[in-house]
Amino acid sequence: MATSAGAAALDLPPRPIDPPSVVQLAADAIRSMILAGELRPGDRLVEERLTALFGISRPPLREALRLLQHEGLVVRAARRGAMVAPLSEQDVHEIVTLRHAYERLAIELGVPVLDPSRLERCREALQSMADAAHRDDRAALVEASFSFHLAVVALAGHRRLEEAYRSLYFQMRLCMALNTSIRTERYETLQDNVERHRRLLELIERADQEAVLAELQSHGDTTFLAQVQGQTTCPGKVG
Amino acid sequence: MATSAGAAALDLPPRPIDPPSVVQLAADAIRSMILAGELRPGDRLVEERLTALFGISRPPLREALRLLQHEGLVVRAARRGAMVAPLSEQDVHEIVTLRHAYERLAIELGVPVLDPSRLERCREALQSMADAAHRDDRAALVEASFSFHLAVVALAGHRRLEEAYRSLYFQMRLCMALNTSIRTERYETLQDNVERHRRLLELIERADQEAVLAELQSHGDTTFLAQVQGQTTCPGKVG
DNA sequence: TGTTTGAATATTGTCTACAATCTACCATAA
DNA sequence: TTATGGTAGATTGTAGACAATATTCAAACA
Repeated sequence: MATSAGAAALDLPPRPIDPPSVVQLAADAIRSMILAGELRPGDRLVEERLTALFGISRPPLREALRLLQHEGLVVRAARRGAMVAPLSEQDVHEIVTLRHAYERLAIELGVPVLDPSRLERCREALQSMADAAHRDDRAALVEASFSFHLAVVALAGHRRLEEAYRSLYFQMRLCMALNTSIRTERYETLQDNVERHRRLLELIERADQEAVLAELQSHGDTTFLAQVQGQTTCPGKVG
Repeated sequence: MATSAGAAALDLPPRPIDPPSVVQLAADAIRSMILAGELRPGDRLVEERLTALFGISRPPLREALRLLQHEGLVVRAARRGAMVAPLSEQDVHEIVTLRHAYERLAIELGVPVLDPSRLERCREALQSMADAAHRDDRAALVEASFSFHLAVVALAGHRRLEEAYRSLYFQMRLCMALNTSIRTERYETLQDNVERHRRLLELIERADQEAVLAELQSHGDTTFLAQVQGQTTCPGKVG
């Protein structure tokens, strides 16, 4: 491994090697299973079974479960084990309202944009979205939309906000993962979805904070709330 | 332990016994040490030393450190250990802006108050504050003020918001724990502090959301921001 | 038939021990 | 003097084992 002195001698930027821990890998694997619908809200997450599945020991698996608990994807009860977090209407309400508060704060602090590299990151994410829509690849569009929203929140340069938003977004994706029935109804084309996000980015580029906030107000919530029909699932909005 | 059937036979409400885990106790102990100033930002938290100090094994101690990491009081780097979270101006800025966003959301969702028991909880906390001020007990006032603010946020009946606010509040208390120098300057008397909170509660009771938001806007932030002077510490505002 | 008790099984919580990695220090070579 | 290599000690990461607790089921009792 090159030391920083070595990197300076080579005139290269540091490129730290950062092998993921078993804890991180296990958490990532479980999160993927949850978001892919392999594990559903209420499903038990039995430590012994997961350790057998992943071929790891229990202490790091327990740490992974705590990570996921912190992200809101898993609930644990002392001495009774863990399960995938259930989703009630109240949960959906909380997720949506909190998401809105985070986005609002991000725009209040981040628009006008102080650092052009942050804006560039939004543009790259939008381009990824456009590419995915062009390929008619919905899954890639979901991923790129996630990146776009993270990049918008990152405009504020507020690490705590970004971390909180990221955890919350996983919970939103869990809502979306449950909507296989509604998923088949297309509320908008992939292209329209991209254009909606492009409009948001244009307002950000214009540094029109009020307009951005207004656009975010209608970006999902109003249409979302109209779709809350006593279901415990979250209707599909890609972004 | 009485089962729920047993409780029904005795006509008593359930009274679950819930022994704290070693993980919880260790996290509580470390948090207390941090908030009491025994551990300062940047101090290393060496697992082997903490296990010796507490007389517990390392895996649950590691789980405790992860809990504290999620609360923002501790930072960990893979394979390099943990330390008490450093506090820069940026950290202070993040804590304050995020706190404001949480409080704002709580008031937007929680005022007018839908559940009178939530309001009663605010009143009890304010009474505890008044009692503490009467006894000239600043430490108790800090605790009661914490309870008051949690109770205000709890008006919204939004569990995610409460949990997020609680973690953030520990970080604010870490800021305050550093202000021993400024602590000796009394920006207001304890009585004035209580009155300030009483005024906030009165506005809440009047269900005047706009007024509450305006009062919160001036509750700490404006005076706080005037005190940011290139210090990496957070000036003292009890509440 | 409904309730209680006891035993077996499943699972969680924590401990001990080993492996891997990092840091500090010293000796040697350029 | 600076850079490199090697070693020892400190610390973190994880595996495996034991203890404690919860759940389930069957038998006994009212």
